[in-house]
Amino acid sequence: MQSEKEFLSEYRLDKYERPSVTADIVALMIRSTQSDNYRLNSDNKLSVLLIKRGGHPFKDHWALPGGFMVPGETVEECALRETKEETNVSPVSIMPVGVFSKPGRDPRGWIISNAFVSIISEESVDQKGQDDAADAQWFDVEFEQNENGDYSLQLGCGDVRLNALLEKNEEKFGRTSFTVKDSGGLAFDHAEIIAAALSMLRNDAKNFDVVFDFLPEKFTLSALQRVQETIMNISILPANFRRKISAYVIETDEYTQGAGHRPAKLYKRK
Amino acid sequence: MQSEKEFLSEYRLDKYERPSVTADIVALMIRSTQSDNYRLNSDNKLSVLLIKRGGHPFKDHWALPGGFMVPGETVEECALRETKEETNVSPVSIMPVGVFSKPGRDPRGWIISNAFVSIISEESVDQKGQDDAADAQWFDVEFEQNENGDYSLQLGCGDVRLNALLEKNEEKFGRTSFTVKDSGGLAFDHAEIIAAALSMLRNDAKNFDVVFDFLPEKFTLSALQRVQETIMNISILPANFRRKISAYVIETDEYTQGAGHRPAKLYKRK
DNA sequence: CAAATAGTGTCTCTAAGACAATATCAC
DNA sequence: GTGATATTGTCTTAGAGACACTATTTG
Repeated sequence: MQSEKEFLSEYRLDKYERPSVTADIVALMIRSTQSDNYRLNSDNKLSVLLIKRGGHPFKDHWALPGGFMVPGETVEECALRETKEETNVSPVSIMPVGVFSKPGRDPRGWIISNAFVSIISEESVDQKGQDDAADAQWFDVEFEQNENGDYSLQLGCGDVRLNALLEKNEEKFGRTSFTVKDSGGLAFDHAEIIAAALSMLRNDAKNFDVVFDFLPEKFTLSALQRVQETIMNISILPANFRRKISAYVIETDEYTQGAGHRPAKLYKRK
Repeated sequence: MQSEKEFLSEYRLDKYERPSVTADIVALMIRSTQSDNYRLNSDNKLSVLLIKRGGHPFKDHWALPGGFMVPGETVEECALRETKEETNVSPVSIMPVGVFSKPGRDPRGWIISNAFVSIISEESVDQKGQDDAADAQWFDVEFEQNENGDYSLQLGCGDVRLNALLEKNEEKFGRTSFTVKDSGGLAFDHAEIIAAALSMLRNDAKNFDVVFDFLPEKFTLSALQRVQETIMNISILPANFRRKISAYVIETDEYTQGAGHRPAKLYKRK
C-alpha cells in the first residue's frame, strides 16, 4: 500500500497533455472630453485599453493586454503583471469575467484564456502617462443591440475604427455570453471577451459597487451619475440619482471651483 | 520577414512551463424529505454531490467531482464529461463560478481549477439511479454566517459530517470569495469552491432564473416557493410569492392529487 | 369535522420616476 | 443678468411585505 508521500514523489503531471493558460484583461476607463462651452460639464466616454500586436499571430491587429501564466502566481496576479508589463497601467482590482477555451481560438495551439475586467480612474492614468507603451491605446467603446437583435461593438481611437458584430447566447446567472459573427479586426476571440465583460459591467453597475472605481477618492455626485449613465447607457434624473446614491456616500466639506456654475460638494465613498 | 504561416509552423508552446487544468463541478439538487404526517407537504434540503476519493492525494476524503481537461474540449465540456464519468449524473446546464489557482492548492503540483455550478432536478436523478457510482453521494448543505462573522459550511450524509469554516473576503460584482479557515475534511480547496458557488446561487436566485432548473417541467407554485426558500434560506409568505412569480409561469389545466389537502394547479415556466 | 395546503383580496410602507422650484457660481 | 449645474421637495405609481379570509381535499 502506497503512502501519500510515496505517491506524490512518483507523481508526474507531465504524463498528460496540458494547455497553455493566459490571463487577458479588459481594462476600462471613463474619459472626459472637454467642451468649448466653459459652462458645460465634461462629456464622458467609456474606453477600453488595447495593444497593437507586434508579433505573430494577428500581427498588427489590436488585442487585449494579457499573457501566459508562469509558475508560482495566481491567474489574477498574472493578469495584473501582464497589464503592467504591456501597457504600464496598474489596475488596483480586477474581477473575473469567464474562461474562454473553445478549441481553435488561438492558432498557436491549445491555449485557454481567463478573462478579467478592471476599472481604472482617469486620474491614475493621467499621472502615470503611457510613454513606454506606444502600442497601448485607449479605444472609445460603444456596445448596443441593433434592429435585428445582434449586438454591435464599436471601438474607436483616432482614425482606427474596429466594428465587431456579435450574437447573444443564453443568459445564465445574470451573465450573458456572445458568439462572434464578425471580429471587426480584433485579434483572437477578444471581441467576445469584451462583449461579455461589458454586459457583466452593465448588469452589476446597478448596485453602485462598480461605479466608484472609475473615480478618484473625492468626487461630485454629478460626476458619479455620469459614470453610471455612461456604463449603463441610460439617462437618470439628477434628483432621483441623488436620493438613491445618498446611502452609499459621505459628504466632505470641500467644493469644486471655477466650473462656470454653482460649485458642487465633494463626496467620498461610504 | 517571417510570415504568419512560417511563424506558426515553428512555434512551440511547450517551450514554457504549463499548468494542468481541471474542471470541478458543484452539482446541486433539492431533495424532498417525506414526513410521517400524511397532510404535510415534503420538506426540502439543498444537497451537493461529492465523491469519496479512491486514490492519493486526499485518499478517502470527500471532494467535488471533476478532472483534468483533455485536448479538443472546452472547460465546460470537461466539467460535464467528468461529472458523468465519476457520478453517472448528467447535468443539463452549468454556469461558471470562478478560477482557483492559488499556488499549493494541489499537492501534486501546478494545477488550476475552473469551477462550475450545476442545478439538477430530483426527478432526473431518481430516474437514472446511481448504481455504478457507489462513492458518489449527495450531502445535505447548510451554509450560514455565525455570530463572529465567519461562515460555516456544513455537509451531512448519513453519519458523515463535514464542517468547514470560512472567512468572507471582498464582494465584487455580486460575487463573494472566501478563504478557508478549516476545510472540515474536504479535499483540496473545495470548501472554498462550494462556498463561492452557494453564495453566487443565493445572489442570483432572486431573478427566478435558477429556481426552475431544480424542478421538473410541471410543478406547483408551492414547490417552486420551497425551492427558492431553500436556496436563499429565507421564508416568504405564499400570497406574496404567488404575486411575484405569476409573471414567470403559465398555468396548465392539471392538478395534483391525493395530497391530504386542497389540490394544487400545475404550472410551467414561461 | 379537523388539519393542512391552495388561493384571493387588500392594507400599508417604501422606493422609483417625474417634475417643479430654488441656489449659486463664472462670465 | 444669463446660462449652466447643484440641490431640495413633492406628487404619483409600482412593488413588496403583512395579514385576513375563503376554498378544497383526505382521513
